[in-house]
Order: sequence, then structure tokens, then C-alpha cells
Amino acid sequence: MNKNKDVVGEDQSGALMADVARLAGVAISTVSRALANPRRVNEKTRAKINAAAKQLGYTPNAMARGLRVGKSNIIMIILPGSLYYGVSQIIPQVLQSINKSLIQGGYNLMIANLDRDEISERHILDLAFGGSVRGAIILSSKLPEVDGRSLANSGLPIVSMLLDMSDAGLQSVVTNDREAVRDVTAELIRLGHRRFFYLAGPEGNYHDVERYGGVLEALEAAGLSKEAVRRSGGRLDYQHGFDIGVQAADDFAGLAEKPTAVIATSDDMAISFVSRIQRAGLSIPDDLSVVSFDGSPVCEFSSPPLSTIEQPVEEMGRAAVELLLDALGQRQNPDCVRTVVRSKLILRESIAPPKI
Amino acid sequence: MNKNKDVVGEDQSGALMADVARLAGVAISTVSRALANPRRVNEKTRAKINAAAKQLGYTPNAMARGLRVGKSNIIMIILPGSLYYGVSQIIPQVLQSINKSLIQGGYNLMIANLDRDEISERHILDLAFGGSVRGAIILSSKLPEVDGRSLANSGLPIVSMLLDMSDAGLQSVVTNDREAVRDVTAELIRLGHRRFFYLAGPEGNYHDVERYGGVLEALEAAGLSKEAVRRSGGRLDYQHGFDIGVQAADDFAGLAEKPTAVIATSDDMAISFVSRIQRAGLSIPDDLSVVSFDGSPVCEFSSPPLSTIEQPVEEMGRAAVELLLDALGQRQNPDCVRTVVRSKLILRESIAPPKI
DNA sequence: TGGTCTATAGCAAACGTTTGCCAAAAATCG
DNA sequence: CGATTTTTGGCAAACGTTTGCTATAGACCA
Repeated sequence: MNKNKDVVGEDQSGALMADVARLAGVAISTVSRALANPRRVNEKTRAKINAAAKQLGYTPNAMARGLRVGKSNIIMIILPGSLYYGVSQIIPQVLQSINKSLIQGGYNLMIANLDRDEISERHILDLAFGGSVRGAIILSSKLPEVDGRSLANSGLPIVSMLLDMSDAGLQSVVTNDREAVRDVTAELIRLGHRRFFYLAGPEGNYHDVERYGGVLEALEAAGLSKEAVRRSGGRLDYQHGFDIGVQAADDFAGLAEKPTAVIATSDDMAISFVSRIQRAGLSIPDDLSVVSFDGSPVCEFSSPPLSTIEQPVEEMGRAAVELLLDALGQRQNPDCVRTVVRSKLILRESIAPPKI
Repeated sequence: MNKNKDVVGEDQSGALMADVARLAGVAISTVSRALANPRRVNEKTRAKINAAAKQLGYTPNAMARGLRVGKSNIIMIILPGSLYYGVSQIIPQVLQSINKSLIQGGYNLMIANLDRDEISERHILDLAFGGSVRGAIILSSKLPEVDGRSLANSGLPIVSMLLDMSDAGLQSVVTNDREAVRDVTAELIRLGHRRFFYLAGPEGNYHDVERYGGVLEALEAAGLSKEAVRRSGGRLDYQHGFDIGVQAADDFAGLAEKPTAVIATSDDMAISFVSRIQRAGLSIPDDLSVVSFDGSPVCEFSSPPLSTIEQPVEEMGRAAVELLLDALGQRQNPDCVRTVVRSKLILRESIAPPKI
């Protein structure tokens, strides 16, 4: 029946499609079709082939297939090397959510870190131009570009997540940063707050622009002056979110007229800020209300529990993958280049009306 | 000079090695050698080839190479699907550290989530047996195994990280959990504590065994009875670290004779535990000392700042990659299957002598 | 100067798939 | 029952590299 040399311990990554074909008594091409396109081959033969494949523990070689069809099944996610303020908290969730969606579509997820050096840029470009990856999800605002090669014209479908890069023509999945911050600021105003302290991430960053914009909009809507809000942070060199909060606490101490409400653009900075402020003898929310951005689980267990705007990362991940898969399926839809997933304000005890 | 059809907008992922060869006026094989093994080809020719390659923006096709040499340059990291207690905090660092080391060695990092369902197991096995990956770093205690195929005999080099799986014959990179917990427990004893509360992760888990063992060793060394420590947690179904802490606080409330020191096996559970305990009116460290495990940055900003045993994740990541790369380089060294990287106790205000 | 050796470059055969094309067999139809 | 269509399976040519082997051309030695 099987005229193999000596079919016994056929383990190890050994079984080839040819082996399956031989065992099933058919041609290689038939095996290929049976596996990929079941309806192209007789049910009887297919059964034989499947049995043979199973018996041999056959697993198709992905690289051979990839080479032949000219496409890989790997998607790369480009993470900012220095995980900027808020993002580090939510990376595991993002990864998990994206990976799960991708696998369902038959894709795999590869990690690429985009540092500020040329090496990492070159590396990413090699991945893109070397046919290793089929598409990319990018969480950074910078598109790698070296020696004339640019990710932008690599021909790869790219979806941006968290940051709006629709200006660059990239499909973008973001949350409604501006609106969310505007709403929470409005709520603070409603509670009676009139002087605000805004903790910025890297200045000019999309998130900074949007979120600060949200604050200003709320102030304007309430007939308050722009002067009602003071900024802290905004350094251009990346730093840990916690460091930003610490420094902001110092800045706060130096203010003549103390704000009564703080809007932080990440949970990290809010947490370290609160810690330092409390150490300085102030009380939250009695002396100062605090709200932040991200929705890290840890906020629930701060003292006091922190109000935060929750980024729907899992949903955003799913959406990003869906867009990417659509793009891969040739259904180019250049119409909607920006998908907004609504965030959710979680109100906790860190917010109260100002004293007096 | 260049007798190409019309060499102008030669962008897109188009340039092949054949193109480079034609432009440089040499054979394909020469190009290949010039790029991979520079000393095998004349300096003059090499210069021409490099110039041509650059001009065309040539990037070698990774799948073709992989197919030919029978090896991929992708390493997969297997993450436990339900990120168990402590781990979620440190994943981004782990990933970053591992990825950086891998890239230096010319490898890429692919993510694989190992959930508790067969699908994810099968998926990982396909990756392994399909030649897609060259090696694996595993952060889970379970080796995928389905239909007779098992990761263990996939022929892939595997390194375990965080968990000691040297029993299974896997190179393992761990921290000195037992010793670290023993030391900190001894320190608590020295401060005068006699009744302890231990917050467990999944019972029987390597970390649980080691860390709880550390507590017991310290008790014994001090001539105290095993009864001096009460356990909480240890449920087998995975749950968020924060949930464990919340539940532990309930358990604590039910204890007749209150412990004076808490040893938590992750920062997450310590944080939520402390939060609940404080809400119940107890004060840290006056009523209760707390120390935990992981070394998350957020601990510094808890109130009070939490003492924690810092896992040297970056170092462990580097070590794991190094071991893996060694294994790939055929230098099989089955001697030392367990690498211990020392953790670091960070003492903060959450620890004090017991009140009276 | 003839012979031997070494450096350099080319030819062509892999690697394990997929797939266009064709042949045989089976099914359908007039 | 012959002619036409449909199903089914096989052959062989790709896909873009790497690499063993071979051929050429200098270099070196006697």
C-alpha cells in the first residue's frame, strides 16, 4: 500500500505534500487542490488525501506557498519604540485583540518596533519590500522612510490605529478624543470649575492637538477664556508617562492661582501626578478634581479611584483588522478613511465640585 | 550603460536579484554571493553590484530565501491567552526587549497567543511544523499538543521564560522567585511580623509553588510554624490580577486573627487589595505591611508607595534570546537548562514594623 | 614558458508549493 | 449510440533565492 522506504517514526517536520500524494496514490497537484479548494476534487479522493495527510501529520510549508502565490500571510504591527505616554498600558490588549482577529482571517502577526534610529526604519522597510509581510497596522505617527524607499509607497495596505493619519491617506481608526475631552471638560465646568490644568503628552502630537482642542472648545462653549487652562508637559522628547505627571506636579506647585481641575492625557501621568500632589498635602477631589485618558484597569484602584476616558482598544483593534482585511480583499474603499470608535467616560470619585 | 527597457520609475516591490544582476552586468549567483558573503567576490564587482542594488531599491525576498535554505528567520513568542495575573503588566517590556535582541541577530518576532482552546494550539503547531518559524520563546506552562503533533518534538529550539520548564527539558530563564520571597519574608519577620497573608495566583502554578515555598522557608528558618501564613486566591480559572486582590480583601475581612503583613504574588493584586483594605478603614503600613511581586512602575505612585520585587524582565528577555540564538547556532548546550536572573527588592513605604 | 594553483564568476539544480493547461473519464444530451 | 459537455486528475512550469560544481583567467612557481 505504502511503498515508502520505512514508514515508522515519521515525526519531525518531514512530511511533504509529495509524501501525502504518494500515500494517497494521487498526484501532488491533486493533494494541493484537495486541501485548498476542496470542491475541485472528488469526495472519495479527498477523503483518502485527508486521511493520508492526517496520518503523516502533514503541515503545508508556508514559505513555499507564500513564494508561489507571491503573498505572505503576515501582518506587521508597527509600535512606537519609545512607548509614548498612554500607549504602553494598552499594548497587550491591542496586541491580543488584533492577533485574535487576524488569526480568524488566516493571518499572523509580526511585531516591528519603530525607534528613532535608522536601523529600525530600515528593518521595517526590509520587511515590507522583501515580501515578508502583506499589510501593516501602525501605531506611530511616523512612516519609515530611508534611501528613497518609503512605507507609504510599498504597495502594502496600511491602517493607522489610535492616531489619525488620514491626512497621509491612511485608513485610520481612532477614538473620539476631542469630543470626549470636550464633554468631560463641560461636565467639570458644570460642576463649577473655572480654572483647569492640562497635562500634555508630546506637543503637536495628534492626541495632544485633539484633546487640548476639546478642552478649548468646551471653554469657549461656556463663554470662558482660553486663559482658564494652563498646560504642563508637552516636551518633545519622549518620556515615561509617570515622569510627566511628576514634573507636572512640580509645575502645579509653582502656579500662583491654583486650578481646581486637572485633565490628564494619560492614566499614567494622572496617577503619578495625583501621588505627588497628595504628598504635598492636597486632597483629591476636595482640593482638586482629576480626570484622565485611557481607561487602564488600575484606575479603579487608585485612591481615590480615578475618573478616566476609556479607549475602546479591543474594538479599535477589531476595526483596524477589518479595514485591513477589506483592503487585502481588493475591495479598495478610499471613501471612509477615518473610523471613529466612541470612547466611554468612566466617572469615579476623583471628580467633585470645587471647594467653595 | 544600462540596457534595461526603460529604467525610470522603478519603484514598487519590483526589483529582483535578476534585475540587479543585469544592471551590474554579472550573473545572479554573483549578486547573491556579493550580498551574503562579500569576501567571495571581487571588490570591484561588489561595488558595482551594491550600487545597482541601491539604485533599484532592491530588497531580497525573504520567503524565497527561507524556502531555499529551509529555514525561516522568524521567532515566535507564545503568550498565555488569558494574560495571567502579573504578566500583563510586563508584556510590553518583554516584547520590546526580546524584539530588539532578535533583530540584532537578524530575526523577527511573531506573536502567538495560546488560549485554552484547540484552535489556538493548532494554529501554533501549524506555525511550528509549517516551517514558518525557526524557534520559540514560551511564556506559558502548557506546550501545545494536538493530534499527535506536539511543540515539544517539532524540532524547534524552545526557550521558556518566566516559568521554569526545565523539567520538560526546556531551557528556562527565570528569576529567583523563591529566594526573593524568602528574603523579603525574613525581613518582615525581622521587623517583628508573625502573622502573614499570602495572595496566590493560580494554585500549583510554578510561580505559586516557588513563591509560597519561599515564604515557608523563611518561616521555618525563623522557627515559626506554617500556620503563621494564611493563603488567599489560588483559584484555578484565570482571573485578572485585580480581581484576585479584591477577593483577597474580602477573605481578609473574614479572618479572626488578622495578619500584619501581606505578601502578594503580583503588583496588580496588591494594588487592588490595598485599595479595598484602605476603604475598609485600615492603614498601610500602620495596620498592615504589604509587599508584592513584579516591579511595575506604577507601584512607586501608589499610596503608600508599594514595596515590590522587581522582575528583571529586560535582562531575562535578552538572556532568553541569547539562549535561543545559541541553540540555533547548533551549539547545543543541554547542560545548563536553567538560567536565573536575580530580581531586585525595592523597598518603599508599604512596609513597617507591626503596630505593637 | 609551461604547469599548477587560486581567486572569481557562471550554470543549473534545488527548495515545496500552486496553477495553467491538457488528457482522460464520466456524464449529459440529441 | 455518437457527440458534446462536465468533472477529475496529472504534467510541468513557475515563484526568487542559494549553492555545488565547473570553467575561466590571472598569478605564481620552477
